[in-house]
Amino acid sequence: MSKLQLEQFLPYRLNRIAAAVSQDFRSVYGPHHDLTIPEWRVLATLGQFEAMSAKDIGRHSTMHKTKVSRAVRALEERRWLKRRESEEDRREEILTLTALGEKVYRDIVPKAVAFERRILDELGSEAMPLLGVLERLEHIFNVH
Amino acid sequence: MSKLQLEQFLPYRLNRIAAAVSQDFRSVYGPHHDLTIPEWRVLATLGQFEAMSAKDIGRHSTMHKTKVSRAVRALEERRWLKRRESEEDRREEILTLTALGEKVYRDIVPKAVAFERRILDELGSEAMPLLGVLERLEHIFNVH
DNA sequence: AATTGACAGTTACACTCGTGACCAATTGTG
DNA sequence: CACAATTGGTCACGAGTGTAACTGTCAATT
Repeated sequence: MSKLQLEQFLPYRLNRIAAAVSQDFRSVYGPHHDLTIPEWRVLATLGQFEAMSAKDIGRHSTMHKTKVSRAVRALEERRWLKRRESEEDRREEILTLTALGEKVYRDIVPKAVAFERRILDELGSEAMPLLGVLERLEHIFNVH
Repeated sequence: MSKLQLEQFLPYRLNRIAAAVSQDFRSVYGPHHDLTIPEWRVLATLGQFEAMSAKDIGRHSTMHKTKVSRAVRALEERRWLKRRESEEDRREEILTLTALGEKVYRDIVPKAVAFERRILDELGSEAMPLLGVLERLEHIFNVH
């Protein structure tokens, strides 16, 4: 009878690794600023692009619009971002980080970079192949 | 000001890819048998090991015990597995697939293998590096 | 100018998940 | 042998999520 070794199965391994990495990364920003992953993604996207609509944040960080909506509200309540009605389209709101939000962003980014750096260093010569294969996988599953 | 490109950030990319792969894999077993991921993992583990306790299923497939408990009940209600009280320890239950459950398992496994094969084929010469680097990552984050 | 359809964002609902409490059974310690 | 600590499994609860419905706005067609 043909069997399957779950622990060798690609989708399973990818999921488990991604979960472990995310969990570990949480220890980077968790202790200092209590953030969920959706909140972190919104913060990171706004830190990167300065001003953006919720719609565009969702597209760029691949999150459902309700997820974005909730994360935005949570960050707004913490005074980490503010909304401004768009001039040319009053349906959408332009979101930007507040001074406080930017402060948090500037605090987290170096830690995030260091976290990533540490992983790639531990991988050593396999770091490059990893980045290449991730790109290939993103292309195969058109995650872009 | 130092910024971070979220779309290039390792934890983010891993999560997105893992989600996309899982989503795609769902189309393998989804249409024929309506299964959640936890249910699939329980099914796969029991198919692989014949008889096992819920505890051991959780350890082998890295799932929280309540998640296992719920998946087991769902599969039991579908008559895909059955429970049997353990002789030597009456706290635990030995779980095994029913004939029906094994039939489903034998139906899904070849499709799962083909799914994985297709990905690795598309990766071509980068398939081997991927498998190597996954092992390294599992080791680094002691996912084992 | 009015109506229709599309669209940005929010909310209600059902469902899933992990935490912590719990029960019954087992193991360890005095 | 008794009693405390541990363990396998379930359940109640709160938090997070996607679907679908909804509000307000814009664009197209008439």
